[in-house]
Amino acid sequence: MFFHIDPHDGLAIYDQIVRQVKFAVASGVLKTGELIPSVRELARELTINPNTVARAYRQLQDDRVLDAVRGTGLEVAGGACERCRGERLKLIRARLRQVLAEAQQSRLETRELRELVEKELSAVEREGTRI
Amino acid sequence: MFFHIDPHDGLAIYDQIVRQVKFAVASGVLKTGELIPSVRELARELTINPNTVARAYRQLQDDRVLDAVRGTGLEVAGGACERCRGERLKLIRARLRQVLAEAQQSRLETRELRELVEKELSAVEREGTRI
Amino acid sequence: MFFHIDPHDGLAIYDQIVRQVKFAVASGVLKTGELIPSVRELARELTINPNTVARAYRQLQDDRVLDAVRGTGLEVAGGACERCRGERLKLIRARLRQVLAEAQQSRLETRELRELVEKELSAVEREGTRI
Amino acid sequence: MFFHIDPHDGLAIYDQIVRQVKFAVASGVLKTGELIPSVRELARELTINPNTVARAYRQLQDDRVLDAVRGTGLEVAGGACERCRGERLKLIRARLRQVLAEAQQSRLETRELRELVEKELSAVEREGTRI
DNA sequence: GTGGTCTAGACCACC
DNA sequence: GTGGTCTAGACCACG
Repeated sequence: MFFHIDPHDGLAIYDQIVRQVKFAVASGVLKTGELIPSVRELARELTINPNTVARAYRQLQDDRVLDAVRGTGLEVAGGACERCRGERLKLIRARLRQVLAEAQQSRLETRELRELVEKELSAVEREGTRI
Repeated sequence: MFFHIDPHDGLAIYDQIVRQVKFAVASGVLKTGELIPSVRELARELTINPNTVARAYRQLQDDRVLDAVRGTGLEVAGGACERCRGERLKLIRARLRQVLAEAQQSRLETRELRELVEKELSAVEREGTRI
Repeated sequence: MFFHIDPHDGLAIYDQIVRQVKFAVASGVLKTGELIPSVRELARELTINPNTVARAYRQLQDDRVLDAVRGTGLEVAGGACERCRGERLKLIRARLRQVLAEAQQSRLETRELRELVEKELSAVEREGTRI
Repeated sequence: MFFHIDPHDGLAIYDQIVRQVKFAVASGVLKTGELIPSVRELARELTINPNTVARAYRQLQDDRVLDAVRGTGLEVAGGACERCRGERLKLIRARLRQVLAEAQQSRLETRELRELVEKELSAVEREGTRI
């Protein structure tokens, strides 16, 4: 599957799952009506506890990204793509803002900051869709 | 003082203090031998628990950024400026990398990502050292 | 058929079927000796899983509301009407009591509660046996 | 405290807690800024698992009824009273509607239904704030 | 002491 | 098989 968990990310595991599912839906990798991996399957795959996956999935249902189909599984909800696309920028922007604010506050000169960002951006571009 | 705590940053409060002290030392705002605010004073100022400040100060001593002066308080350690200056970029780069990686992984197009970064960078520049 | 399933009722689907069959028997819509829809037929009609229907029918046999007729299907058992009629009020009263108790406990004023009940009762009357 | 859990209510335990907290806030029994019982305390009192209480409290935070105060506990959020007061009627009405609809559908005559409701309402009134 | 997160494993209803 | 709920108990950060 397309998920990747980093226990040292700082973000809670369930939150990483939530974000990645939203991103997958936003980008069209997961489409409305499509079944997502079952709680147990994803837990096995990521070698984390099923409860952690379940918690992420529960929140995704609260956020109207997933719909439960009794006895069958969870599918991407109608209109989820639009909702997630809007949220994607918001989620990323929020984290980006934090980092830039901290950099600014560290009295890193704007010029240095720009250079740093540019370097990392290029690195990321070169690596492509790493995961 | 020049510290600013955001309880919703995601970063632990004590970690925010640690980073900000290091940044202040790196940028020369705090100089070797200079006394930093007492635990109680900073706690009062930031309206957080003294234990939290104490914990941050403890780690800063472990990191050889601060030195205890018996009966007086904590002062910036010798050579701390150089150590912090080296660490500053590392700390910021690490967080920046996470965010950009997530953005990349979310299949945000490189062009969109660049635009977003540019917009936020400009915003930060305009606002200056507001925080 | 006269059944109506609401997956979001809170009540288990099989339980909704059990109750509705009992109600139908109590009201004389289903009479002793009459054949009820087959598991597959009802499952198709309600677009639910045959296992769920089978489970409901199994319980109805346990409750002596239905009788299996080898090679034919399930028919309404003798004396089922009387048994169901007695149970009908009990089933409804139990649920009603729960709701009113919760309303009372929520410190909704008795006057408000009465108004609410009256409004909903009137609404139900107007709509008739719509469902 | 003012909570009462019935394991046979049909509603999940965590949901009973959520509803009762909302009701308490709506009725002014819990006021903005007031600390609610800690997770462990309420769990002990109701002899249920702390995780169950935590889950209820988490949802109440999602619903902006509670606010976390780091290291201190959970307090009633600002504006929660208004939000809960609006929701209270909605929650009760939803359950009431289900029951009345079922009663109606059971072909209970409207007259009988009215009598039943009236009897139960009076009973509830007599008992007063039972819990 | 507080809540937040995670693991482990159970039972249930439904498909 | 599926998700939903609950229990039990661990560790962490914060006050």
